Amino acid sequence: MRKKVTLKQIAKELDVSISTVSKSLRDSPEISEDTRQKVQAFAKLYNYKPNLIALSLKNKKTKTIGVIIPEIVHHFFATVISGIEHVANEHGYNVIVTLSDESFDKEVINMEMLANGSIDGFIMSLSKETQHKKDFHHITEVINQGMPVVMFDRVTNDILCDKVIIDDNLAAYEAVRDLIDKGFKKIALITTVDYVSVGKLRTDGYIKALKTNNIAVDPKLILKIEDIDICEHQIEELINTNEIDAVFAVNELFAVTAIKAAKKINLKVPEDISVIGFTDGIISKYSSPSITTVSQNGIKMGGKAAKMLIERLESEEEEDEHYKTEVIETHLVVRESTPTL
Amino acid sequence: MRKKVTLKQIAKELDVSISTVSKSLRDSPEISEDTRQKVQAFAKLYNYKPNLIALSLKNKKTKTIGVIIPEIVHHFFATVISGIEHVANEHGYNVIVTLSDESFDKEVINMEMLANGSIDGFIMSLSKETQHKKDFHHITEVINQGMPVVMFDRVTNDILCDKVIIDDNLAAYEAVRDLIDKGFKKIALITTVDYVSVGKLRTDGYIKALKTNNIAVDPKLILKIEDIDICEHQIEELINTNEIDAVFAVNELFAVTAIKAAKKINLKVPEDISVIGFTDGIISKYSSPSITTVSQNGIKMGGKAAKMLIERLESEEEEDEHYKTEVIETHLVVRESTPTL
DNA sequence: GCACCAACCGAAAACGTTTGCGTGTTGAAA
DNA sequence: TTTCAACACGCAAACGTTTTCGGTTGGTGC
Repeated sequence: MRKKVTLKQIAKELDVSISTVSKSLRDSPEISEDTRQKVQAFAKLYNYKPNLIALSLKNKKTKTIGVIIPEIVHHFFATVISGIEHVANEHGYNVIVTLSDESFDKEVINMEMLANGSIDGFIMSLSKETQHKKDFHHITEVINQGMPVVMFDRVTNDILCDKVIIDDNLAAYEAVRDLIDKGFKKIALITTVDYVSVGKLRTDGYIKALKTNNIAVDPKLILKIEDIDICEHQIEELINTNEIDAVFAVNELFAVTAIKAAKKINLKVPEDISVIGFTDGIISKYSSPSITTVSQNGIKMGGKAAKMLIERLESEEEEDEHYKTEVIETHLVVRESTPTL
Repeated sequence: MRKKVTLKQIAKELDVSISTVSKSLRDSPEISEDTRQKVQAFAKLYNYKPNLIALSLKNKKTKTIGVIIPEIVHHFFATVISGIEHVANEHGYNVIVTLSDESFDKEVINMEMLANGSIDGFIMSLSKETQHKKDFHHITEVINQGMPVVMFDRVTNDILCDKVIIDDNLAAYEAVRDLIDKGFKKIALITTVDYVSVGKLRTDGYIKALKTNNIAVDPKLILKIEDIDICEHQIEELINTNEIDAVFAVNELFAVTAIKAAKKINLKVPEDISVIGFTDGIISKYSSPSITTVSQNGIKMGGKAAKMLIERLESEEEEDEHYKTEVIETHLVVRESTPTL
């Protein structure tokens, strides 16, 4: 077992000082051609690589980005991580991923853990519980310490920082308008409870689309789901007990569950009932019929967030205080769950 | 902006030495009750938390696990990460995730990056390219430096280390036997190219099941797919040009694509043709018909891998050299794509 | 009044780097 | 022969910890 070699060991072996070794490896003009080559050859032979922890301590930079997301077994968040990771890698950064499991406490713990020197900045999406409690002290704390934070998707206006979002309201509006344009009148909405920021925005977009097209908003057609694991029964009831033309669902799972419910009572999709979902994930693509959906490019979102964070990290401490909110464009991916006209 | 406070600052402020502060905070008996309380109160007031980088440097332990996987936008790998993360967190470890994108070079780069002090040990699954090249020098290198490695799912016998796998051969065998028991004779196989270790094992299991039941292995019924993104056409052709009772697919995507192909030529699933997949992911669950599949518990796998790694890390350098291979049990999740008898 | 022992605290080393500055040697110019 | 620049290298500090060892008090026992 050959342990990693350090400057000190090289110095001892070659009978020079540590600084000489360090300078040789960094091609300092202070060092003679002779010793430089000797040191470099030796270092290469022993496969010397500087210890990143020591560098982090010295430079007060870890070249590492901390990510906190609610869940990773979730296609959208996985794509975001993928986007973050790629951009981060291109710039020589590593990525530490932690999961809040939608829990406020875990979010706080992970944040405090990472804030103690392990990372240079955060990219995060709020947990449900945090959005519910509206308690963001852990985040402001970190920002006050001078550590940049970029929020994505589930964000809040209560915090000043860079953000990357999609226009949830507009995207929902356009999706519902598309249904209206196709002649549907009785359009149901399957959404989340209101404290989930993106759910609320999409709900608002749905309502706006109906109103601007002079369609009455029927509360019976709006289903707000608290726990995604037990949504099946509620969705079936919604579809069974109402005459519905079309369904707009704020995520993939609600959409595919709606389709299953419709099939169960022998309604054909899209002939008898149309469905539009949100988030272009695996389910929408491989469901049958495949699902028309609002695409929300997670890779782009993660990439953008990483880019913003790295730019801020490397802007020489300018402390802009001028925070930006980037909006990633969305578009409707038309598939089989809506009629082709 | 209140920067993080250090021992030195507290010491200066309270006019004591750094060591006194450190000892006070760690409740050393050397320190008088008086000063201890004073220091602790002050530290609490200024929310002192020790700098983890400094601790890492001193202790030569980072309390961080490095993970290298081929892809994260992939349900199985996401569940594994989830499993790793939870167990790691329970033991006070963080998780750095890097992606190889199925590329040998990226795998090597990420590995070398993390090996330079950032982590205490690795959990990894081989990239396709690495399995193809059979070049594992980067891994042996790391192991030789005394850093423990745990491999999962895509492993190799060429490396001695702890491993977590499922019995791919047996699982495939049992799945195919199940089809045979139901009376099917013309069972097609949709698998990967042979250098993907798990693909090969599952293929072998399929063949074994046929042979032990005296069914001839028909090469025309075996489709080996290189690139998952362009598998559709090949699968359609397989199903169109052969009389097939049933399909065994080595992953979800092949399974759902097979179902789509069957529907396209008006074959009903499971009435006309049955399908069994591998990996109990989102697609299998939400496809219609939902897909009977071999469940491969990623959470358990990741959790086990993390547990093994942490145990080795904390076994006081005993250097067992006694490597274990844990086999996670699988079972068939019966759904709609196979007949209920 | 002296020795000894707690009790309490500080100095310094160590982890592995980088870097400003000081110093010694060489050679050439005066 | 003296002087001085250029060159090559080493020292030491710094990043933030923990911990060993040593030192300074004060009190107690004789």
